[in-house]
Amino acid sequence: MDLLSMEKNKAKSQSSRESYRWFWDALDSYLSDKNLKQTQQRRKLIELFLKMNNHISAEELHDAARKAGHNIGLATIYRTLNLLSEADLVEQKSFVNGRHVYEVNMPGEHHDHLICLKCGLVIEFENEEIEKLQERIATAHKFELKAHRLDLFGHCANKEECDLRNTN
Amino acid sequence: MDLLSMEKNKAKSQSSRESYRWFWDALDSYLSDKNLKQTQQRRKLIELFLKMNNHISAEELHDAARKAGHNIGLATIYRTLNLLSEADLVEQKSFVNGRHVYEVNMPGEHHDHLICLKCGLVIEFENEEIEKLQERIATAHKFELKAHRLDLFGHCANKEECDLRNTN
DNA sequence: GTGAATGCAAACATTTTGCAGGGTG
DNA sequence: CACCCTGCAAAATGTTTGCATTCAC
Repeated sequence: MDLLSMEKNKAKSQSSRESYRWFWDALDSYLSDKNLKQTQQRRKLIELFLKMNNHISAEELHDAARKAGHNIGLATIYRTLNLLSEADLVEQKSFVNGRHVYEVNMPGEHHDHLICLKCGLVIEFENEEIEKLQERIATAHKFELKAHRLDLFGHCANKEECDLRNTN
Repeated sequence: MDLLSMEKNKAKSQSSRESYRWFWDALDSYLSDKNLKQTQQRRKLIELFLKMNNHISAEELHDAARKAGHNIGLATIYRTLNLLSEADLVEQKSFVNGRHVYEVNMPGEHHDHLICLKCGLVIEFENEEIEKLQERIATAHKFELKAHRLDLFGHCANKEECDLRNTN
């Protein structure tokens, strides 16, 4: 009954460079489909975005770009993220506030979240049983299920790190 | 295996006047605890809010107040909704866009949603099995679970009504 | 070269805040 | 009568849009 081991470990696969091949490929075909262009800024932004942890806001990506020495307008950040969103390559979420955060949309994978209310720590998890139940509930209501969002809010265990993050 | 009948029917209990006694009581004690005051505007707004269906935005409540003949500033709407939010009497959510919607926070009850992507129809449901699984997942990650949000997105069955609502 | 992409600034939408006046306990 | 609450307007926040210029194909 070890739930933890039932969840796939995505962190590893996401950190290697090659694992995002599918992302760049999908982007390429989306761009040529729509007669859109590859640009320096887009490539740089997406590289940065993929290197950062998930749940990035436009502002964070903007800062990251500036720190990497690129002078890219905030408008371009939004336009790029919206593009990726329309291409179904990232997902736009709003956890709290009016702030949108974006995350890579791995096809066929789901992104449920455990979120610490004190420090904002986000842990991803996946649970097949819950997925199945969701399908059953949708069917019972004659809904054709397209997507879902499951966020669990609580307090994480690690007091020190939690307090640390909280001071930001 | 009839999931529908496993869910409590809240619509009925919410529509009767008396059923919100607990809400007003909780509000009273919150206000006196914090040395806050009862005012005409607050009472009116809350009465309206409780009479309306759930998932109300500040703007919608503002309109409702205007239509009821009250001249209440939008700032007061926000301040009231935030007050109720801090008192844990309503829950602030953001389904889409940057728009917050609010719903009554029935103590001990959960508000999961089935949302039609085409027409915006919202159906509430409750499922004990999912609740239990959530608790287990949180525990496995050493989280103390405080709240959750589960939204299922899909397409509803009723084509005509769906198209109708969609034109708004 | 044509049309899309960029940066900037202005526009926009939603929510918060400052302030003077009015109401509640 | 102290202090909270209100309405209004201004500010703050997050996101989008218009426009002239630059860049990709």
